[in-house]
Amino acid sequence: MGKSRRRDAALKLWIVLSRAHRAIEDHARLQVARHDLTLPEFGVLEALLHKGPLLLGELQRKILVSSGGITYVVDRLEAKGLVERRPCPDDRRARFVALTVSGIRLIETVFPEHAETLDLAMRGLGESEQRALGEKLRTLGTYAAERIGSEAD
Amino acid sequence: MGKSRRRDAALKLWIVLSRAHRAIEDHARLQVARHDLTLPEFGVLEALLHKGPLLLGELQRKILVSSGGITYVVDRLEAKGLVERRPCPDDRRARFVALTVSGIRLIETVFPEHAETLDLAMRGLGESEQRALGEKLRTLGTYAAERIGSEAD
DNA sequence: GACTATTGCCTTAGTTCTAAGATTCTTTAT
DNA sequence: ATAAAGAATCTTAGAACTAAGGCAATAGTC
Repeated sequence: MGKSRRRDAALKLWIVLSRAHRAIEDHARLQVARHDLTLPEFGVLEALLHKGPLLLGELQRKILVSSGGITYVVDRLEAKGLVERRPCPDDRRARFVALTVSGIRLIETVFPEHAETLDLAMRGLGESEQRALGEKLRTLGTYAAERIGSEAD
Repeated sequence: MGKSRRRDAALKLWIVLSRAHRAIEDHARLQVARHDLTLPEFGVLEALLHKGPLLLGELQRKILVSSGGITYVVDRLEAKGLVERRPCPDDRRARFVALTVSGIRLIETVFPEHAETLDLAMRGLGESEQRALGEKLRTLGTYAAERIGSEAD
């Protein structure tokens, strides 16, 4: 029957997806570690560089980290003097996070290096293959994300 | 120049790869959590089911967990009575991990459900598309894995 | 036979996640 | 208007995982 064959395909795809993700993540992690940053820390700085000050919740959704995790990461970046929290005038629950001067200086040197590292790590495929792969992955990810929770199975 | 365009492609691919991975992982995590398992715990049980007793180091490499992590996970599974450690006759440092009877019973019900969950989560692409995607990801991942550490940049 | 390097597992410190809680804002009903 | 319920935002506490280092056993070299 075709049912088990399809499941095998899904299972295998899950494995190679995990391994590819892990391998590339390792490159990224090593690179940012050279600047004494973890990946979530880098993600926060990068998001702030490109989007300006953000609320903690916005940051959280952007860098795919848990709500408790974002508090911890921002605490640490604040202790290093790279970002600062600011009150939100409209909502006293919420708080903005913004880069400090030294935070800007750091991320502006780390980010281009990061892009270069990823580029080098992904040279196993050519540019057009990468675009095509990206399309398929977007389809896959969007479908899966929409389906979350609706696993009546 | 084409350099920054290529970096953009790599950066975008990294983003969609991460999001797709995360979305599917969420499905998998929810499913095994219904049986009070974490993903690494499930990974250990599944590896033992299909390969028989394994050394801790073999398990570690198979499920992509840290060396401290495998000790922790096996401790917990042992406490739940799902696996047991056995001495290795040839090497007194090493130890086998094997499923217990109740471990076998559990994983034999959880695994097929797991395959089904992944299949459903990945229906955004057809079976042949999945195979093609898998090929590309394998190329990407293998290349990146081989390049690890050689980031003289 | 010692000396060094390697391998296998464990331990500890630190990072991240999940779940629950505290505070503020919003909505709805009275 | 007021109050009460519900939702959103952030933090805290405890479990899960990683990375780095440590000890013990094995293997290789002289």
